[in-house]
Amino acid sequence: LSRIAKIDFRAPSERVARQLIGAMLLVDGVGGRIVETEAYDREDPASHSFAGPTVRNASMFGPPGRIYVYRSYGIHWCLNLVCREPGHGAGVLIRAIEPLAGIETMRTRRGLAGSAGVDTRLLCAGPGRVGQALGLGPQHDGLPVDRSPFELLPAAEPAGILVGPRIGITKATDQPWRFGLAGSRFLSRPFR
DNA sequence: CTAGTGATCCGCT
DNA sequence: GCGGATCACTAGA
Repeated sequence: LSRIAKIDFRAPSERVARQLIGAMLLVDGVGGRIVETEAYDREDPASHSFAGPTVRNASMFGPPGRIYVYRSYGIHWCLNLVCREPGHGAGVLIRAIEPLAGIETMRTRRGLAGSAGVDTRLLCAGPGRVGQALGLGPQHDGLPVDRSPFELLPAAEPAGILVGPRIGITKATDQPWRFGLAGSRFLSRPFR
């Protein structure tokens, strides 16, 4: 039996973002394998923490290993895991998950009930879809990821991790801080 | 395949 | 007022 190291959320977000690829993430037993992440950091113009602590991003400046949930475009709830030491302001955005547990629940939440048998590819392909499928909302902001309703099971480092520029941002677009599981068909978008 | 658009909220300037 | 760490849908090449 190989023992799998626990993820150290005090590490830089770029490293945590890599370690999270392949890890199993469940919320109330619903979720799957993380296949796509993005790292954000304090001195990073694309990060919510760039301008310093506010009411909205308070969780990003809290203890590592906790959840930061934010509203995107007034519509979606997006999931981050806080990194570095308390007060630093770093995090990892979960961009896509391979659905493995509670697939019918995810279908219902995504408005795809009754389409059993239909491809699961789009259930969690994108940060907004992840939030919707996992039933995330402001009630989860600030909660520790190692306690109910969350379960995070680290994986051995996958054979191939894809790297590329982050998606949907206008600043620091040259930073290669997007990571993906090589060969996965559950990515939000392909890597070049 | 790419490009455009509407939905809908709230933090920040 | 502006503009997002987005998505779904449409039109057209």
